[in-house]
Amino acid sequence: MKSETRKDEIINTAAKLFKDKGYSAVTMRDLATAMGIKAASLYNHINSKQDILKEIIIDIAEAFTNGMSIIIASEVSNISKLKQVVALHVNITASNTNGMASLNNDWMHLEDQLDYYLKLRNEYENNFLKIIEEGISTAEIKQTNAEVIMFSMLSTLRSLYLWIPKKEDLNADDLANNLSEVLIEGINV
Amino acid sequence: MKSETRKDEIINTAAKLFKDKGYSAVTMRDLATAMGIKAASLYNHINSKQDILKEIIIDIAEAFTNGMSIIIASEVSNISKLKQVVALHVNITASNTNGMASLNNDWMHLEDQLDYYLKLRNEYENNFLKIIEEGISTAEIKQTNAEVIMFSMLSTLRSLYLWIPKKEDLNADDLANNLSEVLIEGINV
DNA sequence: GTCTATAACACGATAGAC
DNA sequence: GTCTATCGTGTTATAGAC
Repeated sequence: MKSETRKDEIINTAAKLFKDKGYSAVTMRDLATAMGIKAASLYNHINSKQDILKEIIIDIAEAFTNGMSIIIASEVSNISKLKQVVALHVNITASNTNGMASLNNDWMHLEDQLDYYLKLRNEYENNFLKIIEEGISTAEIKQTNAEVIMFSMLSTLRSLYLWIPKKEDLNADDLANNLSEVLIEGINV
Repeated sequence: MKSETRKDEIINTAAKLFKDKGYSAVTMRDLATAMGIKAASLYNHINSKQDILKEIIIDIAEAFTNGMSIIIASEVSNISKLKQVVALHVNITASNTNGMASLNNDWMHLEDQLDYYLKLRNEYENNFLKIIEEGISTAEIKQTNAEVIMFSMLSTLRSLYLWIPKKEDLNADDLANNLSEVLIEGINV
Protein backbone atom coordinates (compact mmCIF):
# COMPACT_ATOMS: atom_id res chain seq x y z
CA MET A 1 0.00 0.00 0.00
CA LYS A 2 1.58 3.22 -1.19
CA SER A 3 1.63 5.96 1.41
CA GLU A 4 -0.72 8.88 1.00
CA THR A 5 0.84 12.01 -0.46
CA ARG A 6 0.00 15.46 0.89
CA LYS A 7 -2.06 16.03 -2.26
CA ASP A 8 -4.05 12.85 -1.59
CA GLU A 9 -4.67 14.00 1.96
CA ILE A 10 -6.07 17.27 0.67
CA ILE A 11 -8.31 15.54 -1.86
CA ASN A 12 -9.65 13.07 0.69
CA THR A 13 -10.26 15.79 3.24
CA ALA A 14 -12.03 17.87 0.59
CA ALA A 15 -14.24 14.92 -0.37
CA LYS A 16 -15.32 14.58 3.24
CA LEU A 17 -16.25 18.27 3.44
CA PHE A 18 -17.94 18.24 0.03
CA LYS A 19 -20.09 15.34 1.17
CA ASP A 20 -21.49 17.34 4.08
CA LYS A 21 -22.03 20.76 2.49
CA GLY A 22 -21.48 20.41 -1.23
CA TYR A 23 -18.63 21.75 -3.38
CA SER A 24 -19.90 25.33 -3.59
CA ALA A 25 -20.42 25.79 0.15
CA VAL A 26 -16.95 24.56 1.12
CA THR A 27 -14.29 27.27 1.03
CA MET A 28 -10.57 26.84 0.66
CA ARG A 29 -10.32 28.23 4.20
CA ASP A 30 -12.62 25.47 5.46
CA LEU A 31 -10.44 22.91 3.75
CA ALA A 32 -7.23 24.44 5.08
CA THR A 33 -8.61 24.51 8.62
CA ALA A 34 -9.58 20.86 8.35
CA MET A 35 -6.00 20.13 7.25
CA GLY A 36 -4.54 22.24 10.07
CA ILE A 37 -2.81 24.70 7.73
CA LYS A 38 -3.53 28.08 6.07
CA ALA A 39 -5.47 28.37 2.81
CA ALA A 40 -2.50 29.69 0.84
CA SER A 41 -0.50 26.58 1.71
CA LEU A 42 -2.96 24.38 -0.15
CA TYR A 43 -1.78 25.86 -3.43
CA ASN A 44 1.64 24.33 -3.00
CA HIS A 45 -0.03 20.94 -3.66
CA ILE A 46 -3.04 21.63 -5.86
CA ASN A 47 -3.68 24.09 -8.68
CA SER A 48 -7.22 25.15 -7.84
CA LYS A 49 -10.41 24.19 -6.04
CA GLN A 50 -11.78 23.04 -9.38
CA ASP A 51 -8.83 20.65 -9.78
CA ILE A 52 -9.76 18.95 -6.52
CA LEU A 53 -13.30 18.32 -7.71
CA LYS A 54 -12.05 16.98 -11.02
CA GLU A 55 -9.70 14.50 -9.35
CA ILE A 56 -12.42 13.25 -7.03
CA ILE A 57 -15.07 12.72 -9.70
CA ILE A 58 -13.22 11.60 -12.80
CA ASP A 59 -11.34 8.81 -11.03
CA ILE A 60 -14.58 7.26 -9.82
CA ALA A 61 -16.42 7.78 -13.10
CA GLU A 62 -13.66 5.90 -14.92
CA ALA A 63 -13.82 3.08 -12.37
CA PHE A 64 -17.50 2.63 -13.19
CA THR A 65 -16.78 2.66 -16.90
CA ASN A 66 -14.09 0.03 -16.52
CA GLY A 67 -16.25 -2.16 -14.30
CA MET A 68 -19.17 -2.00 -16.69
CA SER A 69 -17.06 -2.97 -19.70
CA ILE A 70 -15.97 -6.14 -17.90
CA ILE A 71 -19.57 -6.96 -17.01
CA ILE A 72 -20.99 -6.56 -20.50
CA ALA A 73 -18.17 -8.70 -21.92
CA SER A 74 -18.89 -11.59 -19.55
CA GLU A 75 -20.80 -14.61 -20.84
CA VAL A 76 -23.47 -14.96 -18.19
CA SER A 77 -27.22 -14.43 -17.90
CA ASN A 78 -28.56 -10.90 -17.86
CA ILE A 79 -29.81 -11.37 -14.30
CA SER A 80 -26.25 -12.32 -13.33
CA LYS A 81 -24.99 -9.20 -15.05
CA LEU A 82 -27.38 -7.09 -13.02
CA LYS A 83 -26.12 -8.70 -9.85
CA GLN A 84 -22.59 -7.84 -10.94
CA VAL A 85 -23.66 -4.24 -11.48
CA VAL A 86 -25.04 -4.13 -7.94
CA ALA A 87 -21.76 -5.52 -6.61
CA LEU A 88 -19.81 -2.97 -8.67
CA HIS A 89 -21.68 -0.10 -7.02
CA VAL A 90 -21.34 -1.58 -3.55
CA ASN A 91 -17.61 -2.10 -3.97
CA ILE A 92 -16.78 1.30 -5.45
CA THR A 93 -18.97 3.08 -2.91
CA ALA A 94 -17.53 1.16 0.02
CA SER A 95 -14.00 2.11 -1.01
CA ASN A 96 -14.73 5.79 -1.62
CA THR A 97 -17.90 6.83 0.17
CA ASN A 98 -17.10 10.53 0.34
CA GLY A 99 -16.11 10.79 -3.28
CA MET A 100 -19.40 9.21 -4.35
CA ALA A 101 -21.22 12.16 -2.79
CA SER A 102 -19.36 14.56 -5.07
CA LEU A 103 -19.95 12.36 -8.10
CA ASN A 104 -23.68 12.33 -7.42
CA ASN A 105 -24.22 15.89 -6.25
CA ASP A 106 -21.48 18.12 -7.61
CA TRP A 107 -20.77 16.84 -11.11
CA MET A 108 -22.50 19.93 -12.54
CA HIS A 109 -19.76 22.11 -11.08
CA LEU A 110 -17.12 20.45 -13.21
CA GLU A 111 -15.78 22.92 -15.75
CA ASP A 112 -13.30 21.56 -18.30
CA GLN A 113 -14.21 17.94 -17.63
CA LEU A 114 -18.01 18.29 -17.62
CA ASP A 115 -18.50 17.02 -21.18
CA TYR A 116 -16.21 14.07 -20.56
CA TYR A 117 -18.07 13.17 -17.38
CA LEU A 118 -21.44 13.34 -19.14
CA LYS A 119 -20.13 11.15 -21.93
CA LEU A 120 -19.03 8.47 -19.47
CA ARG A 121 -22.34 8.66 -17.61
CA ASN A 122 -24.40 8.35 -20.77
CA GLU A 123 -22.43 5.34 -21.96
CA TYR A 124 -22.82 3.72 -18.56
CA GLU A 125 -26.56 4.21 -18.50
CA ASN A 126 -26.91 2.94 -22.07
CA ASN A 127 -25.07 -0.25 -21.17
CA PHE A 128 -27.17 -0.68 -18.04
CA LEU A 129 -30.39 -0.25 -20.01
CA LYS A 130 -29.20 -2.70 -22.65
CA ILE A 131 -28.71 -5.44 -20.07
CA ILE A 132 -32.27 -4.94 -18.83
CA GLU A 133 -33.73 -4.86 -22.33
CA GLU A 134 -31.94 -8.06 -23.31
CA GLY A 135 -33.12 -9.66 -20.07
CA ILE A 136 -36.68 -8.81 -21.04
CA SER A 137 -36.27 -10.16 -24.56
CA THR A 138 -34.87 -13.46 -23.26
CA ALA A 139 -37.75 -13.67 -20.71
CA GLU A 140 -35.40 -13.52 -17.72
CA ILE A 141 -37.03 -10.25 -16.68
CA LYS A 142 -40.72 -9.37 -16.51
CA GLN A 143 -42.30 -7.55 -19.39
CA THR A 144 -42.13 -4.16 -17.63
CA ASN A 145 -40.89 -0.74 -18.64
CA ALA A 146 -37.10 -1.18 -18.88
CA GLU A 147 -36.47 2.47 -18.08
CA VAL A 148 -38.51 2.29 -14.88
CA ILE A 149 -36.43 -0.70 -13.78
CA MET A 150 -33.16 1.04 -14.53
CA PHE A 151 -34.31 4.24 -12.85
CA SER A 152 -35.30 2.35 -9.74
CA MET A 153 -32.13 0.28 -9.52
CA LEU A 154 -29.83 3.18 -10.30
CA SER A 155 -31.54 5.46 -7.77
CA THR A 156 -30.92 2.93 -5.05
CA LEU A 157 -27.35 2.24 -6.12
CA ARG A 158 -26.52 5.95 -6.35
CA SER A 159 -27.79 6.50 -2.81
CA LEU A 160 -25.55 3.84 -1.33
CA TYR A 161 -23.00 6.45 -0.25
CA LEU A 162 -25.53 7.72 2.29
CA TRP A 163 -26.19 4.35 3.71
CA ILE A 164 -23.01 2.32 3.72
CA PRO A 165 -21.27 4.48 6.38
CA LYS A 166 -24.12 3.80 8.81
CA LYS A 167 -23.73 0.04 8.42
CA GLU A 168 -20.03 -0.43 9.09
CA ASP A 169 -20.69 -3.85 10.50
CA LEU A 170 -22.24 -5.08 7.26
CA ASN A 171 -20.00 -7.01 4.91
CA ALA A 172 -19.86 -5.68 1.34
CA ASP A 173 -20.73 -9.07 -0.19
CA ASP A 174 -23.65 -9.54 2.16
CA LEU A 175 -24.99 -6.11 1.34
CA ALA A 176 -24.65 -6.71 -2.40
CA ASN A 177 -26.52 -10.02 -2.09
CA ASN A 178 -29.20 -8.53 0.10
CA LEU A 179 -29.71 -5.61 -2.25
CA SER A 180 -29.76 -7.82 -5.33
CA GLU A 181 -32.50 -9.88 -3.80
CA VAL A 182 -34.64 -6.87 -2.90
CA LEU A 183 -34.10 -5.17 -6.26
CA ILE A 184 -34.54 -8.24 -8.43
CA GLU A 185 -36.91 -10.54 -6.59
CA GLY A 186 -39.07 -7.91 -4.92
CA ILE A 187 -40.30 -7.79 -1.39
CA ASN A 188 -43.70 -9.51 -1.36
CA VAL A 189 -44.14 -13.18 -0.60
CA MET B 1 -56.86 28.82 -8.64
CA LYS B 2 -55.35 31.79 -6.85
CA SER B 3 -53.04 33.86 -8.98
CA GLU B 4 -49.33 33.71 -8.30
CA THR B 5 -47.95 36.57 -6.24
CA ARG B 6 -44.62 38.20 -7.05
CA LYS B 7 -43.16 36.43 -4.04
CA ASP B 8 -44.36 33.06 -5.35
CA GLU B 9 -42.79 33.84 -8.71
CA ILE B 10 -39.47 34.49 -7.00
CA ILE B 11 -39.67 31.30 -4.98
CA ASN B 12 -40.56 29.18 -7.98
CA THR B 13 -37.82 30.73 -10.09
CA ALA B 14 -35.35 30.15 -7.27
CA ALA B 15 -36.40 26.50 -6.98
CA LYS B 16 -35.68 26.03 -10.69
CA LEU B 17 -32.21 27.54 -10.34
CA PHE B 18 -31.48 25.64 -7.11
CA LYS B 19 -32.36 22.41 -8.89
CA ASP B 20 -29.69 22.98 -11.54
CA LYS B 21 -26.79 24.33 -9.45
CA GLY B 22 -27.73 23.95 -5.80
CA TYR B 23 -28.58 26.64 -3.26
CA SER B 24 -25.00 27.72 -2.55
CA ALA B 25 -24.02 28.20 -6.19
CA VAL B 26 -27.03 30.36 -7.09
CA THR B 27 -26.52 34.06 -6.34
CA MET B 28 -29.19 36.66 -5.74
CA ARG B 29 -27.95 38.29 -8.94
CA ASP B 30 -28.59 35.03 -10.84
CA LEU B 31 -32.08 34.91 -9.43
CA ALA B 32 -32.76 38.56 -10.24
CA THR B 33 -31.55 38.10 -13.82
CA ALA B 34 -33.86 35.10 -14.24
CA MET B 35 -36.71 37.28 -12.99
CA GLY B 36 -35.75 40.13 -15.31
CA ILE B 37 -35.08 42.59 -12.47
CA LYS B 38 -32.15 43.79 -10.35
CA ALA B 39 -30.98 41.96 -7.24
CA ALA B 40 -31.95 44.78 -4.87
CA SER B 41 -35.55 44.58 -6.08
CA LEU B 42 -35.88 41.02 -4.79
CA TYR B 43 -35.72 42.32 -1.23
CA ASN B 44 -39.00 44.16 -1.63
CA HIS B 45 -40.65 40.70 -1.67
CA ILE B 46 -38.45 38.41 0.38
CA ASN B 47 -36.33 38.94 3.49
CA SER B 48 -33.27 36.92 2.58
CA LYS B 49 -31.92 34.14 0.42
CA GLN B 50 -32.28 31.82 3.40
CA ASP B 51 -36.00 32.65 3.63
CA ILE B 52 -36.49 31.43 0.06
CA LEU B 53 -34.91 28.07 0.86
CA LYS B 54 -37.00 27.72 3.99
CA GLU B 55 -40.26 28.37 2.13
CA ILE B 56 -39.36 25.85 -0.58
CA ILE B 57 -38.39 23.03 1.75
CA ILE B 58 -40.67 23.31 4.78
CA ASP B 59 -43.86 23.42 2.72
CA ILE B 60 -42.98 20.15 1.02
CA ALA B 61 -41.72 18.47 4.18
CA GLU B 62 -45.04 19.22 5.88
CA ALA B 63 -46.96 17.85 2.91
CA PHE B 64 -45.11 14.54 3.34
CA THR B 65 -45.83 14.52 7.06
CA ASN B 66 -49.54 15.14 6.46
CA GLY B 67 -49.73 12.50 3.73
CA MET B 68 -48.00 9.92 5.90
CA SER B 69 -50.31 10.49 8.88
CA ILE B 70 -53.33 9.77 6.66
CA ILE B 71 -51.71 6.59 5.35
CA ILE B 72 -50.79 5.13 8.73
CA ALA B 73 -54.32 5.85 10.02
CA SER B 74 -55.97 3.96 7.14
CA GLU B 75 -57.29 0.44 7.78
CA VAL B 76 -55.71 -1.43 4.89
CA SER B 77 -52.99 -4.01 4.41
CA ASN B 78 -49.37 -2.96 4.83
CA ILE B 79 -48.69 -3.63 1.16
CA SER B 80 -51.54 -1.23 0.34
CA LYS B 81 -50.00 1.34 2.63
CA LEU B 82 -46.69 1.02 0.81
CA LYS B 83 -48.49 1.58 -2.48
CA GLN B 84 -50.06 4.69 -0.99
CA VAL B 85 -46.61 5.91 0.05
CA VAL B 86 -45.39 5.46 -3.52
CA ALA B 87 -48.39 7.43 -4.79
CA LEU B 88 -47.75 10.16 -2.20
CA HIS B 89 -44.22 10.64 -3.49
CA VAL B 90 -45.29 10.60 -7.12
CA ASN B 91 -48.01 13.18 -6.51
CA ILE B 92 -45.97 15.59 -4.43
CA THR B 93 -43.03 15.32 -6.79
CA ALA B 94 -45.18 15.81 -9.88
CA SER B 95 -46.68 18.99 -8.44
CA ASN B 96 -43.37 20.49 -7.29
CA THR B 97 -40.48 18.90 -9.14
CA ASN B 98 -38.03 21.74 -8.64
CA GLY B 99 -38.75 22.11 -4.94
CA MET B 100 -38.05 18.41 -4.43
CA ALA B 101 -34.50 18.97 -5.61
CA SER B 102 -33.94 21.50 -2.82
CA LEU B 103 -35.55 19.24 -0.26
CA ASN B 104 -33.24 16.40 -1.25
CA ASN B 105 -30.02 18.27 -1.83
CA ASP B 106 -30.06 21.54 0.08
CA TRP B 107 -31.78 20.77 3.38
CA MET B 108 -28.40 21.02 5.17
CA HIS B 109 -28.25 24.71 4.28
CA LEU B 110 -31.33 25.45 6.32
CA GLU B 111 -30.43 27.57 9.32
CA ASP B 112 -33.23 28.29 11.81
CA GLN B 113 -35.45 25.51 10.46
CA LEU B 114 -32.86 22.75 10.25
CA ASP B 115 -33.85 21.02 13.48
CA TYR B 116 -37.52 21.17 12.57
CA TYR B 117 -36.84 19.68 9.14
CA LEU B 118 -34.77 16.85 10.64
CA LYS B 119 -37.53 16.11 13.14
CA LEU B 120 -40.10 15.79 10.34
CA ARG B 121 -37.77 13.60 8.30
CA ASN B 122 -37.01 11.28 11.19
CA GLU B 123 -40.67 10.85 12.02
CA TYR B 124 -41.43 10.14 8.38
CA GLU B 125 -38.76 7.48 8.11
CA ASN B 126 -39.83 5.88 11.38
CA ASN B 127 -43.39 5.57 10.11
CA PHE B 128 -42.19 4.20 6.80
CA LEU B 129 -40.05 1.60 8.54
CA LYS B 130 -42.90 0.62 10.84
CA ILE B 131 -45.16 -0.19 7.88
CA ILE B 132 -42.48 -2.49 6.45
CA GLU B 133 -41.81 -4.17 9.79
CA GLU B 134 -45.51 -4.81 10.37
CA GLY B 135 -45.78 -6.16 6.83
CA ILE B 136 -43.00 -8.61 7.62
CA SER B 137 -44.61 -9.69 10.91
CA THR B 138 -47.96 -10.34 9.18
CA ALA B 139 -46.16 -12.29 6.43
CA GLU B 140 -47.22 -9.88 3.70
CA ILE B 141 -43.59 -9.05 3.08
CA LYS B 142 -40.63 -11.41 2.76
CA GLN B 143 -38.43 -12.04 5.77
CA THR B 144 -35.74 -9.59 4.60
CA ASN B 145 -33.89 -6.74 6.24
CA ALA B 146 -36.56 -4.05 6.73
CA GLU B 147 -34.02 -1.24 6.58
CA VAL B 148 -32.66 -2.45 3.26
CA ILE B 149 -36.19 -2.41 1.87
CA MET B 150 -36.89 1.08 3.13
CA PHE B 151 -33.55 2.35 1.92
CA SER B 152 -34.16 0.95 -1.53
CA MET B 153 -37.72 2.26 -1.83
CA LEU B 154 -36.90 5.66 -0.40
CA SER B 155 -33.87 6.08 -2.64
CA THR B 156 -36.01 5.51 -5.69
CA LEU B 157 -38.83 7.74 -4.48
CA ARG B 158 -36.44 10.55 -3.57
CA SER B 159 -34.93 10.45 -7.04
CA LEU B 160 -38.27 10.88 -8.77
CA TYR B 161 -37.69 14.60 -9.20
CA LEU B 162 -34.94 13.78 -11.67
CA TRP B 163 -37.07 11.49 -13.70
CA ILE B 164 -40.62 12.79 -13.79
CA PRO B 165 -39.76 15.87 -15.89
CA LYS B 166 -38.36 13.64 -18.65
CA LYS B 167 -41.57 11.63 -18.84
CA GLU B 168 -44.13 14.40 -19.30
CA ASP B 169 -46.32 12.05 -21.31
CA LEU B 170 -46.62 9.61 -18.41
CA ASN B 171 -49.71 9.83 -16.23
CA ALA B 172 -49.04 10.11 -12.49
CA ASP B 173 -51.29 7.18 -11.62
CA ASP B 174 -49.69 4.98 -14.26
CA LEU B 175 -46.23 5.84 -12.97
CA ALA B 176 -47.24 5.13 -9.37
CA ASN B 177 -48.68 1.74 -10.37
CA ASN B 178 -45.69 0.87 -12.50
CA LEU B 179 -43.26 1.83 -9.74
CA SER B 180 -45.21 -0.03 -7.08
CA GLU B 181 -45.04 -3.16 -9.16
CA VAL B 182 -41.28 -2.91 -9.72
CA LEU B 183 -40.56 -2.02 -6.08
CA ILE B 184 -42.86 -4.56 -4.49
CA GLU B 185 -43.06 -7.48 -6.87
CA GLY B 186 -39.55 -7.30 -8.26
CA ILE B 187 -38.40 -7.66 -11.81
CA ASN B 188 -37.68 -11.33 -12.36
CA VAL B 189 -40.25 -13.74 -13.79
C1' DG C 1 5.93 23.08 3.06
C1' DT C 2 3.94 26.74 5.44
C1' DC C 3 3.52 31.41 6.47
C1' DT C 4 1.77 36.73 6.10
C1' DA C 5 -0.05 40.01 3.19
C1' DT C 6 -2.80 41.25 -0.35
C1' DA C 7 -4.80 41.52 -5.06
C1' DA C 8 -9.01 41.31 -7.60
C1' DC C 9 -13.43 40.34 -7.50
C1' DA C 10 -18.24 38.36 -6.03
C1' DC C 11 -21.39 37.99 -2.35
C1' DG C 12 -25.80 39.18 0.47
C1' DA C 13 -28.06 42.95 1.87
C1' DT C 14 -29.43 48.04 2.70
C1' DA C 15 -30.47 53.18 1.75
C1' DG C 16 -32.92 56.21 -0.58
C1' DA C 17 -34.64 58.19 -5.18
C1' DC C 18 -38.38 57.69 -8.45
C1' DG D 1 -42.09 47.72 -7.44
C1' DT D 2 -37.86 48.75 -9.39
C1' DC D 3 -33.87 51.32 -9.76
C1' DT D 4 -28.68 53.08 -8.81
C1' DA D 5 -25.17 53.20 -5.64
C1' DT D 6 -22.76 51.23 -2.13
C1' DC D 7 -21.38 48.93 2.39
C1' DG D 8 -19.06 45.30 4.65
C1' DT D 9 -17.51 40.97 4.13
C1' DG D 10 -16.02 36.60 2.01
C1' DT D 11 -13.97 34.41 -2.00
C1' DT D 12 -10.11 32.15 -4.91
C1' DA D 13 -5.69 32.72 -5.86
C1' DT D 14 -0.83 34.83 -6.06
C1' DA D 15 3.74 36.98 -4.35
C1' DG D 16 7.43 36.53 -1.75
C1' DA D 17 9.66 35.64 3.02
C1' DC D 18 11.23 31.91 5.93
